[in-house]
Amino acid sequence: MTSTRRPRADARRNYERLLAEADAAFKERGVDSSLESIARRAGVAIGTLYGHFPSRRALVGALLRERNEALFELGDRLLTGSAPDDRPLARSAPGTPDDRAPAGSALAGWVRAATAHAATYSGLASLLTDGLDDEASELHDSCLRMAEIGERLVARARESGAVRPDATGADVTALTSAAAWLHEHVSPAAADRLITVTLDGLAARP
Amino acid sequence: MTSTRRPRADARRNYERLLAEADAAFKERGVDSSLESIARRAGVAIGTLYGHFPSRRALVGALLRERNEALFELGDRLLTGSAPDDRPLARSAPGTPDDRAPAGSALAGWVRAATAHAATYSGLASLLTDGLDDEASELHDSCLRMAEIGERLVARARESGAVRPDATGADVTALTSAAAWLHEHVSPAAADRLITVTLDGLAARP
DNA sequence: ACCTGAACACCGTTCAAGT
DNA sequence: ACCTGAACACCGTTCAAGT
Repeated sequence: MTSTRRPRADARRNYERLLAEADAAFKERGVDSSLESIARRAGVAIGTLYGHFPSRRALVGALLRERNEALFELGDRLLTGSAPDDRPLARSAPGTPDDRAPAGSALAGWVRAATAHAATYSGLASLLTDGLDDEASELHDSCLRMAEIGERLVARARESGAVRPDATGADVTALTSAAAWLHEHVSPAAADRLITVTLDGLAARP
Repeated sequence: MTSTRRPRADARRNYERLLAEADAAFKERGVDSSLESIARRAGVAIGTLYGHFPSRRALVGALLRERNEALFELGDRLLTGSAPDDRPLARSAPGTPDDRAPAGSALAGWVRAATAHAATYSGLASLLTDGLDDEASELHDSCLRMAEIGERLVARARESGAVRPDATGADVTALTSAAAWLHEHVSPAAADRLITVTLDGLAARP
């Protein structure tokens, strides 16, 4: 039975200000920005930040909550069928009646969306990758969920013959995080290119 | 005319001890290990460390010098011809007289060697990636050299038809650093798998 | 010519004291 | 119920003073 009394007004305001300043700082200087400077910019003492967010990951997790919802909804949509067919994974031979295309482009769409998500802040790719293995991480649940969606999408693509038979969920997770890292440390274009080429390598051979 | 007087004996000893302790620390805790703890373990004051190595990158650069030589020699060997043909990039159709294979497996060998090099210490991939763009970095020259070798090897592979016509040096650099990052943050197996799949995506279609 | 370590500026994290 | 900020431990980097 969690107590659900509404928080004190000043507490709520501090919470919001901290989130806003953290978002700005993370966007500018990455997810390793100094927590002290965030508290300073939010106009609260450092202890107040720790009162609301017991760890850096908790702060990141709170900031990603809404984005996560949107991402998972996209994942569900891709899984339940109606895939937008931009950027198809396997270019189907012209004239071939092909039901591999939808599963392929659903997977491709997911990889691009998940990569964009993991590249929201610089440094986030590492945090999410670690969060997948670390049950104590506040990001663990969302990482698991992402991995699960990826796994189901490759499974579908595999069964429909869109990707090679040995393609695995780990391939999708690895590609996603590697591309997010490239997005941060090299360029968005480099990330996009890796995705294109690697998905091509994952595609089933005729 | 750089003065080449032999250094004082204690200076030389401190230099060597710092290198040894830095190597150990970087191996254990990555390239962001505290410099103060390295100096402490080497039994010298922090100023002595800075006297020998004006920056963290200088320290890393000194540690990588020998490894770099070996890597560049391999690059030259791969460029001048005699490629070992383990792990061929493009599995040539059996019975096909094929001169694409050597250029392809030379490229593959390079990507694997360069990745192993960039994964020597955890955190090194970022340092090297930044070093390529930053002329002030002590790692800049070696990064340039690596990029150059990669570029020449894809060019050869491209011309011999082993890889697709739009394959570029940037593809090789990106794959190398992304794989090195995976090696650190996920697993060596994940890095290897990305390399295999991506090289497959880069291979020319029949 | 080289080494020392204090000095300065900064940070993560906790917690007793306040309101 | 929440906030404050001092306290502690740690770090990067510089530089005057020593030998």
